Amino acid sequence: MVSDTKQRLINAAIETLRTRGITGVSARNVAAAAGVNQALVFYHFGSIDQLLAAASATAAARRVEAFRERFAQVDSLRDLLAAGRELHAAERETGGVAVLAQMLAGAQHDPALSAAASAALELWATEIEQVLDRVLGGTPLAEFTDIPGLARAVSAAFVGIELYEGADPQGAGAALEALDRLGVLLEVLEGLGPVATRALRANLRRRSR
Amino acid sequence: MVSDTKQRLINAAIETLRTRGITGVSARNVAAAAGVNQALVFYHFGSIDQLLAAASATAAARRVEAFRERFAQVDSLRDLLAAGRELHAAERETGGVAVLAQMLAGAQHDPALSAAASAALELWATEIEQVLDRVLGGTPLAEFTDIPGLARAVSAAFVGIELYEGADPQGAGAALEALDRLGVLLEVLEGLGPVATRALRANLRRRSR
DNA sequence: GTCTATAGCTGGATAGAC
DNA sequence: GTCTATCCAGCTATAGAC
Repeated sequence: MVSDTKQRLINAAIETLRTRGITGVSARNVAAAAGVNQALVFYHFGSIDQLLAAASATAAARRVEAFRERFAQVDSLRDLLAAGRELHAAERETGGVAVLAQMLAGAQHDPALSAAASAALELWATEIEQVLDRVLGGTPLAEFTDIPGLARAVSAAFVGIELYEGADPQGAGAALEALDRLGVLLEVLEGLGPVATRALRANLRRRSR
Repeated sequence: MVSDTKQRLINAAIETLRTRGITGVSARNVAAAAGVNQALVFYHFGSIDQLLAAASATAAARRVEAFRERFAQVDSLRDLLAAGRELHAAERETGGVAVLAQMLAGAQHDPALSAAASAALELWATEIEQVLDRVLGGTPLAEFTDIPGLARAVSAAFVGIELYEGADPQGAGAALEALDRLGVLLEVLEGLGPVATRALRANLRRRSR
């Protein structure tokens, strides 16, 4: 079991990434947020980077876990979009994606953070991949899309919108609205009858070579 | 006209954001990259934040300008996707989007950076908006999508993928591949005959209420 | 406009008492 | 495991010579 102080430091690191960003993270800041001494960061984790790595993993695991049930209920692309909006709203409170975004920014030039950030993103991506697998199974889209790649594209886009939200909430809101409207189109594609589906499939097959 | 040193500092700030990220930016680092004295940052800009704001605006304007011609040639959604991939490849060299991503990360908890970052993103978004306007005009999609919002969603997603690339090139590559394959589907939608278009339009209209 | 010098602070990291 | 104390590097920002 992880010691209490170690856990407190991880929680404090998550909180600091969330409220002050990657530029606001320091051993002193995090330790103060945890209510413990600054030297304990190095005793327990060896370096700030390693603490951040642990924090990133914990934050991602928690948030994915919290949304697993909702994801399991998704039964259409449009509902996946709806789940995405719920997730976005929830994340504005809890900040799991904000932590990931800050980690990704720091990871661009820091190999230690890079491994941690991509692992956290992978956690989200595999979750979404399962949903896409289930939802797209049997539709004409399944054969013409790369579901694992698509899941990763969706995850990355989600992070981008989260960052956008922090800089320009109005613009990000417009972006989300637009995606919602796009959902109607997805619904139509999903609801095509068998004749139309066959025609679409043939059309797709012809064009994809 | 902007003085030579001021311009050098702006270029050096862009370069530093690009190669060392937001956490690697300091008056000393930037001044060293510019080959000038550290005190000149404060003489010319007053603070690091204001230098970064200027750098962000310059970088975005430059890159948008460099791609304006290519954007003007885009005549289909699929070609927009292709242009996006070319832009992505070019940006890996020049790093304009990387600068934007780092600014956005820093902007989350810094109002001064926030204004600059959202202005830069807006520059990209309005450019993409024009392309979408031109390309979607007349298609059934035009009435059922919010083009300004969609342009902002695309911009945000682009930033997300750029960050992804820096942390996990392989995963980001898979994401881009998947979007490419999705392009085939867009091509089909664009290439629908008049009968199918009318049917789709009716279907969309019915479902959108 | 540009430099040196420096004040004053915050940072990571370690040594050593308890 | 946790603390105090400390080293030293790096930081922003300013004062003042040139």
